[in-house]
Amino acid sequence: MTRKSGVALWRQIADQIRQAIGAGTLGSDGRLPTEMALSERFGVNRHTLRSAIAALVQEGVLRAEQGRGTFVESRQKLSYPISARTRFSTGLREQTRDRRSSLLAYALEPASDRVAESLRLTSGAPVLRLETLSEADGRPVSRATSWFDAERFPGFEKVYAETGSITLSFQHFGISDYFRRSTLVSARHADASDLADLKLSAGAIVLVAVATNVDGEGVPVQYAETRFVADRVELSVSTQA
Amino acid sequence: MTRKSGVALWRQIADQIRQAIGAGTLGSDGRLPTEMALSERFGVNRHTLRSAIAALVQEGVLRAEQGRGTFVESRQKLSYPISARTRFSTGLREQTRDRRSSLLAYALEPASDRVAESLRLTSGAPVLRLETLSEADGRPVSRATSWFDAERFPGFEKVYAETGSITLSFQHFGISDYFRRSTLVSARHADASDLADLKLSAGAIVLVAVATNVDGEGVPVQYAETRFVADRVELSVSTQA
DNA sequence: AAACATTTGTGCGTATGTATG
DNA sequence: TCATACATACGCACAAATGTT
Repeated sequence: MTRKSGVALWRQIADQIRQAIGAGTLGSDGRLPTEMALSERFGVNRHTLRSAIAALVQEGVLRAEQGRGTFVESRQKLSYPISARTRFSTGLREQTRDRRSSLLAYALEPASDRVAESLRLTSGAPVLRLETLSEADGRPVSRATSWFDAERFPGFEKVYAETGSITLSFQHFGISDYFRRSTLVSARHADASDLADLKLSAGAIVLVAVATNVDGEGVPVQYAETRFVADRVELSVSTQA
Repeated sequence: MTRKSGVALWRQIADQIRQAIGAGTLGSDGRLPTEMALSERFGVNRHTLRSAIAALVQEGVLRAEQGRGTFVESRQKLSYPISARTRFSTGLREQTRDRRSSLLAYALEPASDRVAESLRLTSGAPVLRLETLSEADGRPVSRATSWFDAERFPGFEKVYAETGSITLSFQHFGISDYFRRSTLVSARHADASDLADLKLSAGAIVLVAVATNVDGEGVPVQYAETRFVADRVELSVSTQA
């Protein structure tokens, strides 16, 4: 392996490994040879090989575990529907056996400008913040931060903790149906907090969906920012008229 | 700067730099001190500092330019609407002065299974592939690959090259209106090709939107995969009933 | 339980390449 | 041409996690 045409060695090696994995000539058993073995095979320093591996880990092609080895990531994505009737739990039900939501934390706090505007409250009004985690097949899928009008939904966190469902919780407060008004979708690297909660390795990507839900009268009832593990999830936007 | 609690030095430094930038105590002029200066300041080897910077470049917080220096990325995003009436050019017009689309390449080819299914053609049927690039204010924003039924739209590439607009091109073929049926949104690291076209640095994130557009009768007319620069774009999904 | 081998992760020193101004 | 600054690559050493003996 030599340097050529201004393309860094580690890049060339990353490309080769990616291709070899695709072709099944490497890691077909789900496991990559050790760094030592690979660096000898490519005739480069272990650091150089590690740069290549790091890039592939970044891409989500590989997963490295200290003390165990480097493994090929299998990825088939969960399709997450986004429509006026989006219900965070439905839709995914057919794609995975074990889906569960849990309440990580909650807090009563004064509404920030952003939250207040979205919920049509006055800035500083009491709002309930819920920090929730969703898992599918035992692995984290999404991490959401939601805000609710604390005066309109007193004890929402208790109802949610019992039901484990936003939809059911709303029903408890007499809201039989609600709609998603808008969703802003972006993508970024997971921050430290998300890395921990979603059990991701540094550099992982999250799909961020910021949404406002409204009741039948069009009054905002929930403002939420959900971070999805990009490697595991795709958002399906239905815009059928 | 010393090692503590199992958190790697370069991670601690990355966190400090990120925080300092946020607080305005570092790079407030848009420019970071040199690697040498920073490594001395943190009392670590330049390699260690470079690891921290590399991580922040990955995150899109910094941008390193060989021979010039390391700079703070300013990021305010363009909001890109996705609805049944999504028109790739409209909507963005108010957010940026100079918006332009260009045709990078086109080719006549047999439809792959995926393309054929989306366009409701038989596999292997002749389709036209367009590779286009969109720029705003002189910087690349998105890179799209579109497929069209070559028999229904002969010479589509010429019309597009002239008009620079998919909407106008469809009108030329008698399609006065068309709708977006579905959009699949995901996020991943930009591949080599996208890195080049979108002028990104390695590790950058792209928002991927895979969409099918249909004419008034519901017949698919365009199947497209668009890669947006995640640092510059957010997708706005309107699901108002 | 303890010692050991294996494997990935971190850190430093050094040298050279490449791009900018 | 030259200095500066980021990029790549190698060698060495040790840390940390894991699994086995």
